[in-house]
Amino acid sequence: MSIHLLYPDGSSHSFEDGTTGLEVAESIGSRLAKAAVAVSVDGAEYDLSRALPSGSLSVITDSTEAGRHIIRHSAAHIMAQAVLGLYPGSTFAIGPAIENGFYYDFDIGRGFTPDDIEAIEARMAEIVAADQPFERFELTPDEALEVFADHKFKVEIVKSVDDSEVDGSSGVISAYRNDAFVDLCRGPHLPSTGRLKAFKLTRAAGAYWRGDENNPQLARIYGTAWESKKALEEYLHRLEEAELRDHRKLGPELDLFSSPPELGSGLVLWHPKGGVIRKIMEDHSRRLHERFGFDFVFSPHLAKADLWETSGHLSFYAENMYPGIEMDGGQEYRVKPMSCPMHVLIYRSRGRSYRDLPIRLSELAAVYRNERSGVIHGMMRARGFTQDDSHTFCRRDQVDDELAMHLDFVLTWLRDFGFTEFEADLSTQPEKSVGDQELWTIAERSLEDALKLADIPYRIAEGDGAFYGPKIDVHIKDAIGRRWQMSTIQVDFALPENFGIDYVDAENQRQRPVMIHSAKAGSIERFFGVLLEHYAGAFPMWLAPVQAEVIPVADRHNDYAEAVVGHFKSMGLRAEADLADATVGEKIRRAMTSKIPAVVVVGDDDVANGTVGFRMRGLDEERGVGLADATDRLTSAAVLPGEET
RNA sequence: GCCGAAGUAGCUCAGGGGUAGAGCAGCUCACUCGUAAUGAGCAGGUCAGGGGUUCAAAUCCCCUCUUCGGCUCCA
Repeated sequence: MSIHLLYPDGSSHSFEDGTTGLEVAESIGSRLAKAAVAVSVDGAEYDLSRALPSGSLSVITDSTEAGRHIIRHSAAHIMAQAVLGLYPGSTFAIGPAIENGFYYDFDIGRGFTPDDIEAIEARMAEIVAADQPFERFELTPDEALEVFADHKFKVEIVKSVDDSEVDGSSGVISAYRNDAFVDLCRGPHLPSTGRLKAFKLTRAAGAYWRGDENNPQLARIYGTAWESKKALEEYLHRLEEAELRDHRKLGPELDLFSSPPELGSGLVLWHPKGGVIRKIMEDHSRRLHERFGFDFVFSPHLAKADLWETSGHLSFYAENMYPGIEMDGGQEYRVKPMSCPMHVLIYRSRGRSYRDLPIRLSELAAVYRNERSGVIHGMMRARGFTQDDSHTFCRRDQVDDELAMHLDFVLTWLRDFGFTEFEADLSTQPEKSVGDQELWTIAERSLEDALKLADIPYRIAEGDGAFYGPKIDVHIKDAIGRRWQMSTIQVDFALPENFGIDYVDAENQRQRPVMIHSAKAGSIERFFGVLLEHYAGAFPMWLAPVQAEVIPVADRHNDYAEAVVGHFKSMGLRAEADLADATVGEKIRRAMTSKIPAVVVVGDDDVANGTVGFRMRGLDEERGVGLADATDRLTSAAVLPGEET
């Protein structure tokens, strides 16, 4: 008996039956065997110590995402082993590898303190030093129930595995043992605990069993693990970098916005410099909306509760809405969390003909949502924010073109702000939904066609759509590789129905229009927060609140500096002079740390010759640049996206 | 909301039952300077708020508020 393995290079190799992954890796090369943490055959992962079946082989090494996943999973086991050993009577729930790390949920009858974390880390180091082998074995569900009889969460897990069979191994549950510690696990694992080279526990937190608030709360410990000390340090360094970009830190530092406690949680104040950027963003939004054929509307912050009843918001969204306000002797009003019902009322304000469609209504609307106190996060998750909300009403035969146009619009918007990498989710019909089947089919196909046309990567989130229609969510990748959900395009079959809106077709028949919700930025506040982090505060010229700082070398150059500023301003640039009593070095430093893109220094030579010292972000300093030349360079660097000639 | 951590000057932080500290920022004065911090002086605080213990609380205890991290990622 022998097995046949197909290598990634296309070559085929035979081994004796019972050959393990490690032996195969060693036969290929000792460096590979050293870096290997597991192997996969036909996509199924195997421990290095397991006998392999025939199939197409790849060796999983420690510095790949798959390899790190295994390292982290093993780290989670070692942490659980440490915790169970340190706290008698404690029990454990689940402990998966996650992006950049791992966690494990425990019940030790209390939360973990920083001292606990330190003790656990120390115990883990001992377990790693002992280099205990991870040993895989299989159990029947009944055996597993017996082994884990004292651990109620594991019992629940065993029972759920029994019900809904995973990975086809019918009725068999795998587990791993190292020393006296045993845990359920699909695997694979590192060959032994000694292979865990670099780990760090990062924080303790509470988490509900199965993520449900109604379940008991467990104590979770997060950690991170890497293939080497160096990789761990690089990761910790990246975390620090991300912290430096935090918009909640940069915003107040650069005097863009603040969120003082006196104002209220989840609410923000835009300062003048942030206000400039916001105005530019909104101007750009309006410019693009006009170009893509939208009309602007405005609606109030409040409406009768009845309106939200009709729209369905009070049945489906009431939790996120502020409580009612009583007016006019008992009449209840609600603050708006969205603008759609109001835009529907505008549509319904007169009879509509098929010739009128599509009608595209757009608004930059202040909306208020009652986010739970724990989820508020600076500008990214606020209770009061500005939604760039639009609603398109169209005929069924227009859905295709409209969706393609909306996606084109969204991508244009995102590209204009400097984002280049996109990923989309197409969320399709859930089990419970409204609207007729034909419409769902048309809309889902149209959305997918639009994605193909736009040529951006997407995945289909089967059944993840809203009950009222399918949608596309567009995610961007920022400068340090983080994914953010930004824009959304949603088809809505429910609202036109709820409000009974219609139009008259060519045969004089009343027809129901299809409605498309879309948000390009989503929330202006959130979009701004993402931009701020993406650029780490160093906005490109067209967005920078101050585009050029003019610095006089000495007091006698102040008048000339102001004249230069006046000239820049007359050419539409945002410039200011720094006339403070400080040295040139100090003023330049101030301009740099304020992330002003252009620094213009003027001294005796410049006054005499009508020139400036000129330096733009990322470029070398130049002396004696003519004022007209400097102005040209600035204005061409500051040109708005889409306005380049 | 729940679990954990934190709250001292505008910012970053030290102090830890006995008169409230530093650096930066600010103000004043001197310096007038050519590409990332000139020097000196001054001012700045109900130590988040409230209650308690104590001769004495920023410090110890309790409550509240706010901020931060986490609460989908299925053995």
